[in-house]
Formats: sequence, C-alpha cells, structure tokens
Amino acid sequence: MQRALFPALFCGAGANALELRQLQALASDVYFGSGKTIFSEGELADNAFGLSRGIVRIYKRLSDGRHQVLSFALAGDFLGMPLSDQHKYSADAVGEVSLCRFSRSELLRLIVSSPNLMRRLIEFANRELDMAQAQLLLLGNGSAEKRVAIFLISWRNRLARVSASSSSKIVPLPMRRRDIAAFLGLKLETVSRTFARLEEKNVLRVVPEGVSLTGLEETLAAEEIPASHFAGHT
Amino acid sequence: MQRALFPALFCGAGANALELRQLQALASDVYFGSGKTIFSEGELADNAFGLSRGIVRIYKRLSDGRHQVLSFALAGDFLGMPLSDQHKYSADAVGEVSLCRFSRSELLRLIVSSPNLMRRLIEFANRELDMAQAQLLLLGNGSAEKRVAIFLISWRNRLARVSASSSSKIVPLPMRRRDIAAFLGLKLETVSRTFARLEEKNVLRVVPEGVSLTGLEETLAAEEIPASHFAGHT
DNA sequence: CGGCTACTTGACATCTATCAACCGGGGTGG
DNA sequence: CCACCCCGGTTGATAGATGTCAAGTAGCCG
Repeated sequence: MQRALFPALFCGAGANALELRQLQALASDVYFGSGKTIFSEGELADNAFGLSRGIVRIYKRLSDGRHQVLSFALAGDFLGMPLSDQHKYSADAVGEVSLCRFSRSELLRLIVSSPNLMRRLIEFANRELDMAQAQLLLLGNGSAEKRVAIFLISWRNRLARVSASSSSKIVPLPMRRRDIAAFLGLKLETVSRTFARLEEKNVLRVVPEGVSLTGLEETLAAEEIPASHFAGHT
Repeated sequence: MQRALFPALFCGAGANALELRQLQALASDVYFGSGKTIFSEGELADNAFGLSRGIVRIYKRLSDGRHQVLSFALAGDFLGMPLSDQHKYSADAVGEVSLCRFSRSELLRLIVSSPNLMRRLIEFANRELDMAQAQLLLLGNGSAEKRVAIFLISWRNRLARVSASSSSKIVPLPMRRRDIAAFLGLKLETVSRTFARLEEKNVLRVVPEGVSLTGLEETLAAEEIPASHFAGHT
C-alpha cells in the first residue's frame, strides 16, 4: 500500500529530505470512494488536501444547478490553495482517491517557516494560473471541436506525466461526458456529437473506457490555437 | 508628480515600512504612452513590472491574429508573476500608464528573503487565480448579455476600489470594444449590440467615455450566476 | 475638408443548445 | 435466472444565439 504519496509528488524531483519529512509528519492519509464529495464551496477550510492517487473534479456550482468544472486534479496537486480560510469551490472524487489531509493552520505554519516550501507553493499557484489562462483561451476562442481535441491531448499529456507510462494507447476518461462538457463550456450532447465527428475523421476511436488517439494532434497542428499553450498542463 | 506608487499599493494597508522601502529602492519609474507594448509573449522576462497608474491590457495572441484578453490590470497589480523567466503573455498600455520596473533577479532575491513579501506574492497569485476562475465561469456559462453585464459591474467595483471615488456615476471604459469582446470571448459587434439591448432595457446608458449604470445589478440579482463571484475582482 | 478609426446597425449563415427518442449495460428484485 | 429499471451515452430534429459580412455613422486629426 502506498502512503502519503502527495508530499513526494508535490516537492518533486529536487526533493529536500527535511521538508519532505516535515510535510509527511503533518499528513494523515484519507480515502474517498467514487463520487464522494471531499469539500464544498463556501465551507470553512479547516483542512487542506493534497492528492496522492486518483482524480478529483474541481468545480463551482451555479445557482440553477449547472456546474462549471474548473479542473481535474491529478496526484501531486493541492485541492485548492491552502491560504484561504474558505473553500472557493467544491471537490468530488472521480473514481477512488487517496488524499493527504493537513490541518490547514499547521500546514500554513510549516510553509511560512520554510522558504523552500513557500516557493513551491508559489510555483504551484503559477501552474494553476497558467492552466486557468490556457482554459480561458480555449473557452473564449475555440469551437466545440477544438475544445474537445485540445482537452484530449492536454489530458493525455498530463496523465503521461503522472502515471509514467500507462503503456496502452488508450486515453482513459473516467469522468462523465457531463463533466467534460462542464469543463469545456459545452453541453454533453455536443461533446458526444463531437466525439462522433472526430471518429468519422479517423483521428480517434471511442472505446468504453476512454478514447484512443490516432492522429488528432496532427489535425490540431494545422489549426489557429497553438497547441503549445495546452501541452504543458501540469 | 507621483513616484513609485506601486510598492505602496502592492503592500496594501498593513504596509511594513521596511519592505516598502526595500521595494522602492529596487524600482525605477517608467512611463508608456497610449497603446504602447510593455512586453510581449515569449520574450525573456529580465524585468518585472508593477502598475502605478493607468490600465494595462494583458492578452495572449493566437496565431491567426485574434487576441484573448486575460485581464485588465489596475494600479497595484503586478504585470505577470515575477517568478517565471519568460513572459507568458503580452501587455499593452490602455491610455497612459506609469509603471515600476524591477530587475527580476533583484526583485526575486528580495522577495525570497522576505517572508512578508513572499506571502503577499502568494496572496496576489491567489487573487489572480480567483479572477481567472470567475472568468471561466462566465465564459463557460454566460450568455452575451450576462458576460457584458457582469463585466461592467465587476469593472466598476474594481475601479471604485482603486480610485477611491471617481464620484460620477459614469463607469469609464477606456479600452476599445474589440478588447472588451476579446476579454469576454465575443465579437465586437456582439458587444455593441448587447450594449444597445441593455440600453433599451433602461439598465444602462452608453456615453462616449463609458457607460452609466442605472439598475443593471438589480437585473443581474435575479439571474442564475451569483454576482458574488464577480463582485470581488481585485 | 478629407480620410481614418471606432463604433453601430442590418441581413444572413453557422453553430451549439434544447427537447426528445432511443440504445445498452449493470444492478435489483421478483 | 430473467425481466425490468435506471443511468449514462448516443442520435435526431429544431430553434435560438452568436458569428460573419457588409454598409453606414460619428468623431478626431491631419
């Protein structure tokens, strides 16, 4: 069984043994079953969470019941910035997830006392900001087809970075169509139709667990939005 | 003449005299005329900029010439996070602007050495992230009318915070329609039409320098997207 | 005065949302 | 064990909103 994977992933390759140990000392491992809510928008953020294993859907609820998915967190990500004392969005488990739970006040004290960790936190915030801004580009300028295509490529790249090599050419899509749609600012029917259209173009195949990409990026390379903006999602 | 306003604005009310002095020691005041480009996406970020006076348009260029405006920076904002060694987007002056220019390496050294400043930087990153995520909500779920309405209210609130009280009920819009459109993921014709429609509903008046709001927020209060997400843009 | 630029307005095309039917798998209960 | 139901997903028809193309107006500066 893996324990407290998050600290190692968060600190990255240049891991400093001390800060790693300090983080782990504060962490307690927790588990959430598929679909469970980890925290909800507006709640007091007594705890901070770091993701060790699995996928977490980060989203904001609109008053009419719609969702905007802000991101899909992967192992190594914080679920929200530990600074604010209130959760600014909700987080649900997509599939089963393992988390590190921290007392936010303890974590904050540790981070503030460690320039190293503080810097890592800024870098994390930076990556989150980059991702959000790339997403703004996509939602502001992309057709449904571009949104889906770029999402798939970006998602595959992110997965590849985390899970080393899942070897198979199939890109798993454990989230539901509805969630993909809510991430891309589309309706689930449109996502479904767009998958179908891309399949007809022979650039991907839809399989029950996800999709397999067969030339999607080449199609995209000829397009207006530089893929470089999206390849680097962390 | 005002000098080096940025450090005081960035440090905020709880300004620590020491960190303030240190920041000012590194800053040199620079001026850009209307429409001038301060830096461009992809350039090496030898300098970091803090905005003292005026408005700066932050945007990404798409390869086909379209722009996505990411934000309109106001006095007190950094133009991009000082961490990364490369500019991730471009910045143009909207009207005349005064900036503080820092050597990025010097600034970084100062910030890393000062837990106080580091924390302020994280808080700044947090605000930027919040704004970007609120924008994602808007682009993902809002009709043209909602986007324009929420933009206007959010813009007015941000201006009010910076310029104390511009007293008049007119909200100045020094940026062009094209920029508003690029910010909202719309075309400039759509923005123009939406202004016209809102004017017909008697919730605003279009004047040469901007708009005056006459009941727009009440209209919005009845809508699905909670305005609270947008009122707080910093 | 003339031309440029920003903006507005109009007619029409295109794309996505909406509403609705249908398919298929997994689980439940008879 | 089978039938049924429920849920997620796909597909179809239609409507509504925004984009596109084009003309026209107003203010500004030379």
